[in-house]
Amino acid sequence: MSELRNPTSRDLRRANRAAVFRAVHRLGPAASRSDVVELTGLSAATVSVVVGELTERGVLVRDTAGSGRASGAGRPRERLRFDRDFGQLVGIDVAETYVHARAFDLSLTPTASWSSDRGPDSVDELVEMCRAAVADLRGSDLLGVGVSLPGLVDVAEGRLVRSPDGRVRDVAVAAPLAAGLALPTVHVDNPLRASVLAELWAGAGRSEPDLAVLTFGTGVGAGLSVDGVLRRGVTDLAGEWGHLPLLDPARTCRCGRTGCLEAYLGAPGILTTLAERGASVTETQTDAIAAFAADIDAGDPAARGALADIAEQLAVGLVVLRMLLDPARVVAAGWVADALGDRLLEPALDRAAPRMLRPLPDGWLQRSELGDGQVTLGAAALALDDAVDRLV
Amino acid sequence: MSELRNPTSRDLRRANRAAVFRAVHRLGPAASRSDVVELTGLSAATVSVVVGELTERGVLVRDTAGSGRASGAGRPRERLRFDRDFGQLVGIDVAETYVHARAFDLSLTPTASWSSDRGPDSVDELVEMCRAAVADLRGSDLLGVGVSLPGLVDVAEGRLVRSPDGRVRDVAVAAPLAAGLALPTVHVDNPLRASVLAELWAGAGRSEPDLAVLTFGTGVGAGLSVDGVLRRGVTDLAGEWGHLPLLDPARTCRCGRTGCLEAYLGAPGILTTLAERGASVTETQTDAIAAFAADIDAGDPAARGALADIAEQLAVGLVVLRMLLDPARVVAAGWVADALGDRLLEPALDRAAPRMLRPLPDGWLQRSELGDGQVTLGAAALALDDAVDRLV
DNA sequence: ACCCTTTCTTCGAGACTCGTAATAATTGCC
DNA sequence: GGCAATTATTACGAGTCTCGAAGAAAGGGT
Repeated sequence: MSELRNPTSRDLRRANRAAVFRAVHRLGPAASRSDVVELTGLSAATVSVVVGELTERGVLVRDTAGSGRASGAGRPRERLRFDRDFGQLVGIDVAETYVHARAFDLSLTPTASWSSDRGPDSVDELVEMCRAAVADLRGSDLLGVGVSLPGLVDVAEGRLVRSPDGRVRDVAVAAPLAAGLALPTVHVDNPLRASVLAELWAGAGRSEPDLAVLTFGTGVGAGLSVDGVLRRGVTDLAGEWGHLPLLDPARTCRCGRTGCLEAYLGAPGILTTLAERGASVTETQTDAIAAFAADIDAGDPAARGALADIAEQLAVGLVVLRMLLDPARVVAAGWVADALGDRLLEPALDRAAPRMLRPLPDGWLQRSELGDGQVTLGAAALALDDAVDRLV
Repeated sequence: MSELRNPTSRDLRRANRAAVFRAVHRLGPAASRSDVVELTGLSAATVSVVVGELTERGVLVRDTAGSGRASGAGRPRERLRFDRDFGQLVGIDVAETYVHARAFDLSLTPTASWSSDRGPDSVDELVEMCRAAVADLRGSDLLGVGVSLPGLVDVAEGRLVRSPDGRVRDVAVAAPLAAGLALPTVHVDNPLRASVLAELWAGAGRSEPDLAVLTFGTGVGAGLSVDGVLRRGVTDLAGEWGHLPLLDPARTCRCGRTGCLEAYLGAPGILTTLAERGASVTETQTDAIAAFAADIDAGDPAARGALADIAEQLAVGLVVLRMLLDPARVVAAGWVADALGDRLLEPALDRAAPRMLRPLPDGWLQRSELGDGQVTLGAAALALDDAVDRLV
């Protein structure tokens, strides 16, 4: 019982081109036709033709140089890689306190960066900053621009439905951005979804296409991939894990509601818990979280107590996530997850595991390997998904 | 970023055959080729060929009789329907206190029924009952048998992982059933998943393939369909909505954990709440729930108070469901939902709606139209999904 | 040098969908 | 009752596509 589609044989070729594209992407710069044959299951003949088309168009280049992993004898494999100069994608990570932009080639390797240490206060300013970023980064052909905005984003309409604090509501962003950048479309979404795309193209999703990505930062949320496809839900609300009302309603979230996970697991929530436990809290959020990590390692009792609270809160969130969705893997991303790491994840998992109805698969919960540039990479991937369909 | 597949043009035909099959199913007995063309988007030529194949094989018959909805003039449309005698599917709904079995033709129209007013106490007895049911129902060719078992079912392994009360653990069922029925395979799953398939083939899923089906009975749970595909999760745990630990941990669930939705929304939980509110509770569960509905209508204060509690509890479950998954539609099924109906759903929705970050689409939460036979129909659909691939 | 192994390309066969033209089956009008 | 108009269905030719098998390419080993 799947979709009612209408595929002609030309669409079949399209699908196979896309499959080859993704295979080369996943195999990395050492990819050869033989590897692609193995990974896609297509015949050597078809792969040969499709690769020929892609090189023809300049998407791929054939590297006669060092053979891949030819098994000793025989004709060496020709290496395939994306042409660095075919064009570039720009991903822009807009936050409340900064804007980071990055240009990538088709292999999603970063080629240049741009940043501002403050966020935009209005849509006009947003457009202006994005224009400055793209102007600065622009090198070869611009294939597409993706922008990640914090908050709830209506992708189809290209609108920011509400900012994380609820102060900005329902403003159009995709259209002004497209106009400002003189592009036919600009892809807009939020960091949760960008992070999933980043994992799918360049992280854990390369080996496991069914996953949830939890982002821990000032805000908290989840991005969901089902069989390699990003799911946004029918009203772009899927993954608002951070605002599930699972915890003690005594604490109010910045979204205005009570008991949200984010009110406890977001950086401000963590600092509140620390203060309640009597730990000292330094001024900036990032320093305070780093100090928290150090205090845990040093065995500070207040920090350890707070950690226990927070691990318990995260455990509840993990139980709900697993028992409703049961993803194959969960990836923890975001700067708070990077800073606290297994100090937080391990105890949370230990608490969560016995409360689920079945044992957890090994390696179910992992930290993201992508680090800082995850959201810019994912934002670029927003545009890539589209570019693959369009140009390849 | 979707799947890496390997479709040859023969697979394309397979896909189109399946699309035509589903289209005829969805259009019902008044289907004509033109309707199929419209629904699938395939060309008239292709539909003609595929329908020709299906009639050739005896799956479809062409009814020259009463034209469909020819718009006045012109050659009348030839009606297409499934051949009632092509073969039958048997769906078996095994519960703790009864076993219902039903035979269906390819259009999922019931052709015969069988039932027992007690449930099996062992796997041997289960096999024996299923054998008796199938022997009784067997008419034309048997295309497949699907069995719904309460509890947590590992579909790939064909095992019952645990019964709802946790007393039975990890027993093989699919293999003994297949052996007992002398069939190559028997499809096993739980009522939550069966209910989703029932909605997809014969209920709300015909117009909206992205939905969650909430089943309210002695147990409580959800079944999830994403774009028309039943999702079970990687360890068959997806949809265990009834055991989300969202509510007051003071009450213990029969699964042994505390605060589960099921402990409040399952029939025994509802009766507990009624008793706590000082309402009188009659002996059998079904009578008590019916009496509850009557008391609500009569304006009984204890019943109204209990209803408010229960609506609040359901509201929490609805908020979590929407904000994590955001399905296009939610269908309420099961005998408790049938008995209480909008008395419960409306106030729950009223409480839930303002707590979600975005307004709800119209008609988001609806009662199932399928009634009693939903699980047997869904169990048969478990086998149908497979039969379409295999035989058509 | 020559053979062997492995990789890649070419070519013919078979399958499929589609658009268009032809055929079939009615209704409405004269 | 007969004929034109209308709609549904089928037949046919063109264009694609994938695949297997056979052939060409590119080194390594002896």
